[in-house]
Amino acid sequence: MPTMTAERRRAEAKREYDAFMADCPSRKLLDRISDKWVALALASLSEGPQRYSELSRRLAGVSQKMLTQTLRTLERDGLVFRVVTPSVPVRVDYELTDLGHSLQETMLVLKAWAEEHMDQVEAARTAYDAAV
Amino acid sequence: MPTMTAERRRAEAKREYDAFMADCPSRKLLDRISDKWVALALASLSEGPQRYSELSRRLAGVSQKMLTQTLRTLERDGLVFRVVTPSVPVRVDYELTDLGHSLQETMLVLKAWAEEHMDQVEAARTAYDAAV
DNA sequence: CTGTATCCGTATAGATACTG
DNA sequence: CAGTATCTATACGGATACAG
Repeated sequence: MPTMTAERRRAEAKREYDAFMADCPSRKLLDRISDKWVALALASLSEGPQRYSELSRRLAGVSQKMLTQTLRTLERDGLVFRVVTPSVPVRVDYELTDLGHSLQETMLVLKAWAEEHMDQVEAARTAYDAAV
Repeated sequence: MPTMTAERRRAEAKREYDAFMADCPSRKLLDRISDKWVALALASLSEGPQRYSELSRRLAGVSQKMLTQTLRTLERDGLVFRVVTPSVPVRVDYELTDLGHSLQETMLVLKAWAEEHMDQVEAARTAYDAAV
């Protein structure tokens, strides 16, 4: 079914997958994408293809291990392309796939939400802590 | 500025907060909300107020510890109300605040994304693993 | 430049037992 | 019913060293 509409796919998914269920594969997938580095990596790559070193700078404070691990998982899950240019030194670019692009928008919203509501959350915390 | 528009608030946030920065408070907030249980709790509560036991059943597989911890954090961050009815036995209902409601929509999208793209992700994994 | 490999402390999550 | 308290395992993340 190559021309299945998004609506129809949602209907299919509704019957097959449910992240509320403990053993549903989508539960694990939700767990994977619910990750700070995944959100930031996709948000960064939404601006276009980027080199490993660019991502490393952009995602301030990320360790090599976590960046590589995150990118590998995203690549394996089909969210990013990994383009290796065999120069010396080697150059590696990362780019969103169509699948990655479909998630990137939500990640941008998530990141923006955190930035936009930071003040409200801090106010709520202050109020909560004062009440205790 | 009680009537600040969403657009203006975004502009303010853009100047003040940036989750790409390691030390920005919004980075920690992004980390907090990038959580499986947070996503599922908000998704469940989007359908209306729910009791602790209802949430416990809905979020299949969640431990008491994680559910309570998640709900406490959400309450402290101003995303949910906790309504205690001092009956015997006690009854506790959880309900989204306006702030929680503003995030719940994104969480529903995130959960739906996982369910809708599960097949594509699995196909990508199979292809990736076959190539290695 | 873009990784891999290893060590290690901590935080997290689950299981279990107990309580108002 | 809705928690709290405690224990434990392990997975996660960071630091460091090294390599193609």
